[in-house]
Amino acid sequence: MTNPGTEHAFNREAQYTAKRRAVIRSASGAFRRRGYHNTSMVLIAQSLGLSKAALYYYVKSKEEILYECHIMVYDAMDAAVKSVRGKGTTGLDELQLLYGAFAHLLTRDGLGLLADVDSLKGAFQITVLKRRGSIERSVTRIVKQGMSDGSIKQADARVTVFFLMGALNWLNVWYEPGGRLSGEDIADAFVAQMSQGVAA
Amino acid sequence: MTNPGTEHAFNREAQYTAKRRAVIRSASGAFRRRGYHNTSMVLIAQSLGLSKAALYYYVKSKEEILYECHIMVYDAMDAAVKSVRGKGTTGLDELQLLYGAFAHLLTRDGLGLLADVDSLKGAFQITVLKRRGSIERSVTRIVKQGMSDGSIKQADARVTVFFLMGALNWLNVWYEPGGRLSGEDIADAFVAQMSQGVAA
DNA sequence: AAATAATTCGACTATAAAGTCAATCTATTG
DNA sequence: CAATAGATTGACTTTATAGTCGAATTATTT
Repeated sequence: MTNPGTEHAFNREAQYTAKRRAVIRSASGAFRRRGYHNTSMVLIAQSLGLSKAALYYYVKSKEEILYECHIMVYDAMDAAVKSVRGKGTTGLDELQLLYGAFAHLLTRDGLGLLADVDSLKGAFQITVLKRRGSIERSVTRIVKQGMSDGSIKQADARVTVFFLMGALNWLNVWYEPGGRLSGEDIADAFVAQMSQGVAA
Repeated sequence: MTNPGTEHAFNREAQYTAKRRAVIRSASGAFRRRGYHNTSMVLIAQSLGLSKAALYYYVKSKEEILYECHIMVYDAMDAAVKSVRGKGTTGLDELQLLYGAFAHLLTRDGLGLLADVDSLKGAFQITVLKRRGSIERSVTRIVKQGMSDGSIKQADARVTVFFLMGALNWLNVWYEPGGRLSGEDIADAFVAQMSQGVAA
């Protein structure tokens, strides 16, 4: 190694961030299944084979975990928005790509939108609401584009978007991984229904 | 009065139930805006001009309030189901009536579906989940009828219903009474979008 | 207006769960 | 194989809030 000591330092750091991510992901699943306030730090710790105190080596507070859970999903959604930008020939086309990507994130990829924004305080809440607003605006932009190019029927764009986002958010409540329907099935069905619902 | 004493006894009883309902309704709004766990009994009491202790004259526990909030909505939804039964000429027609009625309940009538089923324990939770399942089954029945009579396009009925119920549930998060859009506007938009989305 | 019943409250207890910390264990490095 | 840094813990404190209770207040009846 040209830079002695670096490789181990990196491993340490990498393991730390990996374990931190594991905490967030594990908590995210528990929050989705049982709700934020019905999930204790002790339970999160146990499900990772740790003590509660060890958890605080990786996170500053329970609220921070919730915050990171939200951010994790919104990062993935932002990436999806970016990846479909300009890919569709029409607004409807692009909306289909994005909506399908969202549905995949929330089923196949094991991510889950959490409703519990109210439990975040101050800057945490503001940031999360901003991120959600940003996603909604991206979708609205595509919907409006579709209305301009004639692929999507005229309607109140905001209501249309809320309608569609609502269907996605409800996934958390009823979708169970490994159930009768795969993430693909659901994504396909959602895209089909969304598509027909907004088409001109 | 042929039954002396009854009229006052009735007033007492009526006032008690009226006040109890006020507790439930007030709490329902607070739960929707701030979340169940972020709403303390003290706050519910204050918003009614009562002390916390007085609250316990009307309800047995905070959990009971949450339970009643759920039941209140499901009662109204059951009534809606009943009122449209057999009214539509086709499945799609009936679904439009029901979906519009649901949207009205959740906007104009100030009712709100709560997501926090996880905070209910034992029999409370079981009952609420049963009621929700019952509503979903009613909607599914209508959707399937529509698929039979050719008014609704073939698809997985359960996913279709979850999609539609999700949009309704999300209303709690973004709908604000007295905002830019009236309950009517939203109900109309929702029915239109739902309708086109599922039509054959 | 005395007696009774309904309603409300202040001041308390109980409890669950978040968060802290000094001590300990484990891995890494020179 | 010390010595140092990283990781984990048991036992503790703190805090928020649900829930209780006897006393006080208000309304109703005779």
